[in-house]
Amino acid sequence: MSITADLIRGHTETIILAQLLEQDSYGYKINKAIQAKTDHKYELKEATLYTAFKRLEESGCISSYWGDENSGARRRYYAITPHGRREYLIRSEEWNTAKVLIDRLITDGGSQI
Amino acid sequence: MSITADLIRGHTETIILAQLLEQDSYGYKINKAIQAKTDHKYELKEATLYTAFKRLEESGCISSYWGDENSGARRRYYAITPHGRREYLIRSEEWNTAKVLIDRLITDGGSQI
DNA sequence: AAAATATACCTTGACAGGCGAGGTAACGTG
DNA sequence: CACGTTACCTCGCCTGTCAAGGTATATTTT
Repeated sequence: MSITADLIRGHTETIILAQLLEQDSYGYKINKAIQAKTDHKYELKEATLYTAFKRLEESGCISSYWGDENSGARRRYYAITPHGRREYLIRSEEWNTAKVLIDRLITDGGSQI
Repeated sequence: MSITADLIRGHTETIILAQLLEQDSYGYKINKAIQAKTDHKYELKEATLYTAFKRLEESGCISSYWGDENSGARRRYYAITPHGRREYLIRSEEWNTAKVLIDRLITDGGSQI
């Protein structure tokens, strides 16, 4: 089962930031990493990915630079900024809060089927 | 900390269905129940609530009828249909799947701060 | 008696994020 | 040389959220 867009909505940027905590990376690779981590149950669509990069860079959460590949397609690498790290912490806490609340709202009903 | 709209997006209908599993209810009360269950960290905005009811009724997940109050404001009660119960099961499973995946994507990075 | 608050419903229009569809370009393989 | 893979990007639509506004009745406060 793959997960639908609206379930992931709002998490895209946090997921990207989490990826960049590990190391600088570029769009294509980040997307492959996400697919691998989720056993291909979820993938960021390219349009979603690149618009998210744009927002994150505009808000100062990430910075970018061109890689110096001497073969193959050019790559734009992204790095997380100190501001981005703070944002990541905030958003991952928000996720943990939301997760518990949504669980309570959805699953409590489920006990009564 | 209250949770933002985009984190809840896509869960609204599932949350409403979960509420209606317990018993028939009406908009105002459902909203109050949600606030109570989340210690007022989350509330459905009225516009969101009523558009969700509309979608759920159009898709056959719920049905509605007017209550026969002899005092106070009129109430439109909603009941979950068999189709709605099936939808609830599907969506709550989707939530459980998504929850694990999002956790993996967001929190794995967090271990490396 | 008037004003304020709570209960209870509903619609309109704007906004933002996701993404389908389309485009560009370099490289490797058959 | 065609095709698949890597790799980037943009435009415009769609959909769910919600601020703002509206209606109506009952209770509580001033």
